[in-house]
Amino acid sequence: MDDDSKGGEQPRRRVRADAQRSIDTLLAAAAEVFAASGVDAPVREITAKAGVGAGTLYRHFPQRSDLIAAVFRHEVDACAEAAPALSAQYEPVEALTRWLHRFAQFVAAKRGLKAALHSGDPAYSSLPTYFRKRFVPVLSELLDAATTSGDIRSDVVPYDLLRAMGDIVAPDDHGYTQRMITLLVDGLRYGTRRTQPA
Amino acid sequence: MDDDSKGGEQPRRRVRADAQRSIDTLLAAAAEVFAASGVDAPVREITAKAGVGAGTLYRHFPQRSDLIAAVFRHEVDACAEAAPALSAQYEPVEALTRWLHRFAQFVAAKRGLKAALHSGDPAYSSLPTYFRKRFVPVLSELLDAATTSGDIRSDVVPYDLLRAMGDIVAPDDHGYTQRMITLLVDGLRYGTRRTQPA
DNA sequence: CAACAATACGGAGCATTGTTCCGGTTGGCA
DNA sequence: TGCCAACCGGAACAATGCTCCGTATTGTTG
Repeated sequence: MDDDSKGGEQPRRRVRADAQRSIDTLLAAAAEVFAASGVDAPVREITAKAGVGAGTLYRHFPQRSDLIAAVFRHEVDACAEAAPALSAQYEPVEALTRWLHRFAQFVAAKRGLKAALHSGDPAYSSLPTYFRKRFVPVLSELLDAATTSGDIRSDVVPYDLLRAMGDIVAPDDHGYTQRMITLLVDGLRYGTRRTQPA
Repeated sequence: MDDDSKGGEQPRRRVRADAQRSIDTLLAAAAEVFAASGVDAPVREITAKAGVGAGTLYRHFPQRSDLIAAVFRHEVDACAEAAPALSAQYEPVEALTRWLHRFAQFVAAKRGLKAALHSGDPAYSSLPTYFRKRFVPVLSELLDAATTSGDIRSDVVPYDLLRAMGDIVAPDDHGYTQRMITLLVDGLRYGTRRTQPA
């Protein structure tokens, strides 16, 4: 849209080193606090944990929603980027399973953000799309690999699996989540030529 | 569970007339404010509209969530109780259609509460159950009547229809909502012996 | 009908939290 | 090295949830 923004994602002026430090620290602190106390946690709690002043926070994230959205994107990215490494290191189904566990961890951490995302606030309207755009390809890749190798069936819609995960994850009961993931993956295996449980 | 609660729903002591007035006024005011500004609307806005003091509100609804839950239940009840009258007055499909419109109105009003309901706050955990327990029988009755008279098909799960409604309703676009309800009902009609659109 | 005890009422006041503002400091560049 | 824009911390302000208590209303009893 802007005719001078052809180049890239970097803002016009380079961010100063100390500013970047503050941003990183804040993002990390906010992620922790949000996960622990939800998005309504006091701002002071975040600034305290980050060891910065309130002014610093508001300089970089003028609206509270800016911080929330940034944390969300940051965690989505981190989770999505974990996939390739798993694919490279493990065989398809194992990689898929491990990534699902990683994703469960993401969902659990995102619990505090959940309320905000569904609030209808236009500031967050782009996040579900981001979530989908980012995760569907990743999961598709993992599923495809496992399908190609003949380990799982091929009629599963990636987004359905993501939603199912969202419903399954119980932040307070790690064991339950683990068991359900196992169950899901076993379900995926059903009907392949290698149907062979213990 | 409690051995002394066999009797009924009335609290042990009768509420005074002025107290009941305050409660009703507050409920009405809160419903309006929540619908307009969401559940995070300032408490003062509600007390102002109701013409009562803050103390009065907190006397009857010690926690903010108590007020929210009360409003929710109140509106659920109102909507559910509208069904019998419609059934008595109109033929099955017409009654069903009219009630769906009524339900759409409820969902639109509940928009402000939506965020709270999905927040995971234990104070609201019982509300979805209440929603379901109250609405599923009502809708089942309406559907059964229309099925018996042969106007609609019989393979529709009431709760699915409720969910679909929740997704369809666009508080800002009344026309759209209306059209979608029509479409849904037409869909229900499909495959009956009276398949006969205009 | 009158007086009284229980209950409810209003709204000022306190505590908490979001947000702004500004004097001092730091980082990057000439 | 020296300069200036950018950044930092945190005090101060504003908005809001919630409590407290003196006053008013209700329902009952004699």
